[in-house]
Amino acid sequence: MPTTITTVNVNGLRAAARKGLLDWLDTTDADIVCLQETRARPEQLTTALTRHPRYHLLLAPADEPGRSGVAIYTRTPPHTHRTGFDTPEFDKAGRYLEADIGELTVASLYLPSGDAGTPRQHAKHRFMDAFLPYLTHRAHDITARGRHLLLCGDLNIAHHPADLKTWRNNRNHSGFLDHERAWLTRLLHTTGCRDVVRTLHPDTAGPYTWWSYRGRAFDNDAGWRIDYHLATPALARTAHHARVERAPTHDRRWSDHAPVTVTYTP
Amino acid sequence: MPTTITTVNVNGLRAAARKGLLDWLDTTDADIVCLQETRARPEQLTTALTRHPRYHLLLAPADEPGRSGVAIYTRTPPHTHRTGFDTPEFDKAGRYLEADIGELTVASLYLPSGDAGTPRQHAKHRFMDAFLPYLTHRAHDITARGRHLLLCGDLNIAHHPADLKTWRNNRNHSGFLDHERAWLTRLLHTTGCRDVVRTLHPDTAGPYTWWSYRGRAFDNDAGWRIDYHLATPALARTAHHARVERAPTHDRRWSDHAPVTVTYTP
DNA sequence: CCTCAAATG
DNA sequence: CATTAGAGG
Repeated sequence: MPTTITTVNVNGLRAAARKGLLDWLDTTDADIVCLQETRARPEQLTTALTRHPRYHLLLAPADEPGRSGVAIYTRTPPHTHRTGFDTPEFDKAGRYLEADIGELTVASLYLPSGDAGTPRQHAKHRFMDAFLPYLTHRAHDITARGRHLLLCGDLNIAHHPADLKTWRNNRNHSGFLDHERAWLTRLLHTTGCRDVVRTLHPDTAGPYTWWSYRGRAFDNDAGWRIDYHLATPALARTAHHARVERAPTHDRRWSDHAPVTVTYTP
Repeated sequence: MPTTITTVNVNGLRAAARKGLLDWLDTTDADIVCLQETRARPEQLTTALTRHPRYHLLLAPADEPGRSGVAIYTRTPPHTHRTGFDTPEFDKAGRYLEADIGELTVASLYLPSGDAGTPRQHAKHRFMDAFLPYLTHRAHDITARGRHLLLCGDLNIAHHPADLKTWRNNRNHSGFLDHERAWLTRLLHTTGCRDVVRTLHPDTAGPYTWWSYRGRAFDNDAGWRIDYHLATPALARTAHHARVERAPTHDRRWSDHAPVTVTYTP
C-alpha cells in the first residue's frame, strides 16, 4: 500500500492555519505530514489543529516561546515517538521529532539557520556536529532491524548549484557555504541515506522549496531547495513520485516554504 | 468665517492611514486636525501623509520610537509652532504641540495614561503637575493679548459620570480616579477654559470618543469621553456645533478613538 | 517581507 | 483587541 509523505516548513502554524493550511490539510492525500517552525506551544493551538478529524498530531515545541517547533500529522497513530536526539542543549529546542509508524521511523527536523558571523552560528555548528553521529547511528540501527528511516525537514542548506537559482551570488551566504554543503554530503555518506527528490529529478533546476518573502523572489522563482526527504536506501528505492506545491491552496501561499510530497510503496 | 477643528487619537498614524484615515482626511471639512498617538518618526511616513494636497503637517514625534507623538494638520500654514511645554522631561515625549494660526493658538495634547500602581503612573503625575501651571500661564498670556487658546487632545480622563458608560465599575480605574477628575476640574478653573462639547451637549451621555478594542465595547457603545476641546471663554462662546464620528469613513473605524469636531465662528 | 513576543494602551 | 519595535528568519 503506498504511503504519501509531505514535509513543509509552515513559518508559524497559527499564521499558516489562518491563511489556508487547514484547507490544504483537508484535501491533501498525504498519510504523514512533517511540519517545521510551528512556533507555538500546544495550548496556543486551536482544536481545529490539535484534534484534526483525519490526523493524529505529535508536537515537539521549543521551550523558548514563539520559536522553532516541529510536528508530525499522521493518519495512522504512531507506536511511539521521541523528541530530541540525546543532546541536552537541543532536546527542548523544538528541532527534532521521531515517530515509529508501521515499518517506518519518520523524523521531522528543523536545522538552525544562524547567519555566518553571528553568535547563533556557533549553536548551529554544535547542532550539526551532534546531529550527524546521532543520525548515523540511528540509520544503521533502524536498517539493521529491517525498518526504514525517513528524515524529513528544513535543513537550511542547498546541497548543489542546481538547488538554488543564483548560486554564484550565494557562495558566502549561510545556506550555501562550503562547510554546510560538505556536512550534508557527509551526512548522506555516513547514514547511507538518499536525497529522494533529487534522485527522482536528477536534471531539474530545483525543484525549489523556499522563496524569500523579500523582493519578488517567488514571482521570479528565485528559490532554494532546502527542504528534503532523506531516506534509507531500501525505502528510497520505493519512491516513485515527488511534487512541490508552490502555492498549496487555490494558488494561495500560507508559508514561504512549499510542501514537498513523495509517494513511497514499501 | 467659521473654523472647523477636529481632534482624534489615531492609535498609530501609519496603521490609521492603511485603514482609511487618508480617505477621511480627503473628505472632511476640518480646517485644523489635531492628532495624537502618531507613533512614527517623520521619515517613516509616506508622502501621502506628509505632503497632503490640502493640509500642512506639523509633527512632534517622541524620541522613543513607536510611542506617543502628536501632530497638527492645518489648511492655513501656521505663523509659528512649538513642541513641549518648557519641561525637559517631556519636551521630547511627543505629547504636546502648539501652533499659532490667525487669532488662534491651537494645541494637540496626549496625556500619559499609566495605570494606577504601575511605574508609569509617577511620570503621569509629574506630567500633570507640570502641565497645569504651564497651561494656566499660557491661557492668561494668550487671552491678555486678545488671542484665543484651544487645547485639543486625549486627556485619558473622563471628567464626570456622564462621560463614561459604566462609571460605577471604573471608580478605581485609571481614567476615572478622583484625583484625575479633580485635576481636570482644577485645570478648567485655573485656565478659565470651557469643555466645549459638554457645554454644547449638557445633558447627553457622552458623546463618547473612545471604545476599547477588547470585548464588544464599540457595539455596546461602552465608551468614554476622554478627547476634548478646551477653549478660552471668548472662543468657547463661538462654538455652535459639535459632532463625534463614531465610524469616520464609510462605517469603517481606523482607530479606537473617534474624531471630535467643533465649528467655531470667532 | 513575513512570523512572533513584549510593552503599551 | 489593537499598535509598535525588535529578534529571527
